[in-house]
Amino acid sequence: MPELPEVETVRRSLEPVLVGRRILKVDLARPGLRLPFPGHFAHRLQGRTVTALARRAKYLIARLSSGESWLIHLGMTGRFTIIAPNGRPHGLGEFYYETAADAVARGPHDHVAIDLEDGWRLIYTDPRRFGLMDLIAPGAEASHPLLKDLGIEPLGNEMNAQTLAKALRGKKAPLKAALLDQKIIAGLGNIYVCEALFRARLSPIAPAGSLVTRAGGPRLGLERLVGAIRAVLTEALAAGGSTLRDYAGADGAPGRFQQHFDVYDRAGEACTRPGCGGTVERLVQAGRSTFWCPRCQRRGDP
DNA sequence: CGGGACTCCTGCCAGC
DNA sequence: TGCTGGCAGGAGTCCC
Repeated sequence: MPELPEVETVRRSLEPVLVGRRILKVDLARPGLRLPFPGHFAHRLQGRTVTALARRAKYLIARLSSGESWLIHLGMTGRFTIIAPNGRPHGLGEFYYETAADAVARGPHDHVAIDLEDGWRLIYTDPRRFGLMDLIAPGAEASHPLLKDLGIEPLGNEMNAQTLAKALRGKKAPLKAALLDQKIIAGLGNIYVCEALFRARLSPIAPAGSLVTRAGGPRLGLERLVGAIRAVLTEALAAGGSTLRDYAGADGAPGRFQQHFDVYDRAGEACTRPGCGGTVERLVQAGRSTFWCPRCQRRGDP
């Protein structure tokens, strides 16, 4: 599920439940996820109140009354389920649990259960366990190894053609790979990179540096790319993200943006660009699928 | 150093 | 029907 729009959707779902509430009990079903849980993890969460729930790139950061920050990454398959005090899942759509009693009988991939004040409960589920959780000492967020090298926040003020030109200048890596690199832009994943490249009519195999002029400024294609990234993320966010194989929001409501994909997972289908007449193709780059229309996605300026 | 391959893990689905 | 291989929204680590 989770690229930036999905993580932000989860953040918005969790925020009203989590923020301002005390964590009463944390139950871990295993020693860790992709990384081991930090020492005394449950103990350091219990009794603390969540004062804010922020997002940086694809990370959720829950700030705690102890001054520590609870860092969460959903990996490929991580998700939260919110269980309301009456035992029923909160929100709309389909749910993993029907009652609080079911929630106690946890599934094999429910790794963390969090009991909050007022009878609210969160379950973290992650079949592939590519997610992670950590605790960050007070004041140490900026120097955390997983956060310190993150690049531009793609919906933030820094996201402009000038800044990106500086980051891409001289890069020989394919544009697709550069946009997936979280040290350059932090928050894009495979879906939204494919969709943004399509909208900007840029080739995923062009060298990233080819979008930068000799003098170091952005070519027109890079200007288009900045707009395309902002637009596709904004639209995806408004649709509650994309849901492919599981549930999107922690309130159980699936995202709807997958209905608007132009290229992702559409290999063999007709290009949606009016008058193009091309066909969407699948290509493997660095072990990951790229979906694109070779007919209308070309390198260059304009 | 930059860039690509490999790795972690489980589930699902197309194809035989 | 049942097995197998390939593929999946991520990203750190290794090696050239």
